[in-house]
Amino acid sequence: MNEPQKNESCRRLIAAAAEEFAQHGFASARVRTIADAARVNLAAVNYYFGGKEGLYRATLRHLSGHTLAPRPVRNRPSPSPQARLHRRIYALLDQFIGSRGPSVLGRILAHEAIDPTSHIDDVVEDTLRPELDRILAAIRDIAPPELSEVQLMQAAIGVLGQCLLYQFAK
Amino acid sequence: MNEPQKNESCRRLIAAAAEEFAQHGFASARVRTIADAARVNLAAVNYYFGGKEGLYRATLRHLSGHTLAPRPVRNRPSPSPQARLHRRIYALLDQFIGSRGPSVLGRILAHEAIDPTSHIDDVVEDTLRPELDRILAAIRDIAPPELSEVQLMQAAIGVLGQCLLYQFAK
DNA sequence: TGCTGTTTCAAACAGCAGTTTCAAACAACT
DNA sequence: AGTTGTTTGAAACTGCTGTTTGAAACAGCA
Repeated sequence: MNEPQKNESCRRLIAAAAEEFAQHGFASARVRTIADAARVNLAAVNYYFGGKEGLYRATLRHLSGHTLAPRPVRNRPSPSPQARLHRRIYALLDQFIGSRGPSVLGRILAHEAIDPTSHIDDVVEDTLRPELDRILAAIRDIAPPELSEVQLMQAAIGVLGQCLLYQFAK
Repeated sequence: MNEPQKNESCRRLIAAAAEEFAQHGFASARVRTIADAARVNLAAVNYYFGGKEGLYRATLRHLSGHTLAPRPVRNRPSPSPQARLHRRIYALLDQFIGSRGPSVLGRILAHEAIDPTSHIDDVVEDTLRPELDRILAAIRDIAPPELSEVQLMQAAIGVLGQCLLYQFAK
């Protein structure tokens, strides 16, 4: 069970898994379908990710890392805190209701939302939590310093929640 | 394979099925769970409904029939066409975003919306089509007579579509 | 070349879920 | 009571799905 992301098979596996999970959700996704679409042997998903659930986690981690993470902006100096927060919110909205339809990550979250029997705790821990932390950091920079930690957190949750709401209004 | 709705077992089966299908959708719903919740033997679902799919259809038919169908209003004379249309729309909205959370039917439709691999055609045929016809009838009464059939249909679809949209904005 | 660790492959395995089966219980009617 | 048709019950069956396994192919290296 190697660390993922290194191998070519892992890459194709995660790519195929993202689409399958987005279409059917965790429970109804078929491992064989994913392996076939990735043109990779069935046993590879167990070899690299330890099972269906491991592949799910890795896919989620990959998606949230590569579609929401703030890209390092080249030769532009550190933007203002307001601009950073604005950029975060815009990235979130684009992610959920982007012009080319709801994103893969958004579709997976939709499944988790209406049938929470799956590993929803892990999902939010792996995908929403980092995003929440980034929003929190952005807010902390522009908020008046007398705000308490819980007040900051409430504000961050509010921002994230409103973005999520747009996902389902779509 | 008797006609449903007559027996007590059928009633309990449909009631339990509605909740299970609303929670997990067709694919992830377990027939054994439904039978247990209904305190009915497993074989009964096949005996009465011919299988899981038959139970699904019957449940949908029951739900759409008993939650959307226009109740006969006692001792109030036939209301104006506008009032009828208004009543229809109000019933739809209440059905989807009622004050006590989204209805069972609404939750099932949500599953069908994000994972249409199931029998979505049958679903719309059994549940949305009758509703569409009722809206169509209501519109026909208040529309100017020079409108064509397709124009009427477009108007009806527009009304139904907007109501459905609210379901997902929730 | 021979050795070693890694990756791929096809086949087998184990468990689950929908369905079938067949016998027993029951109800209604003669 | 006896017969007939209907309903219930427990167990077996079948196919699908995630997982395991052991061997083969491969790569890197001495």
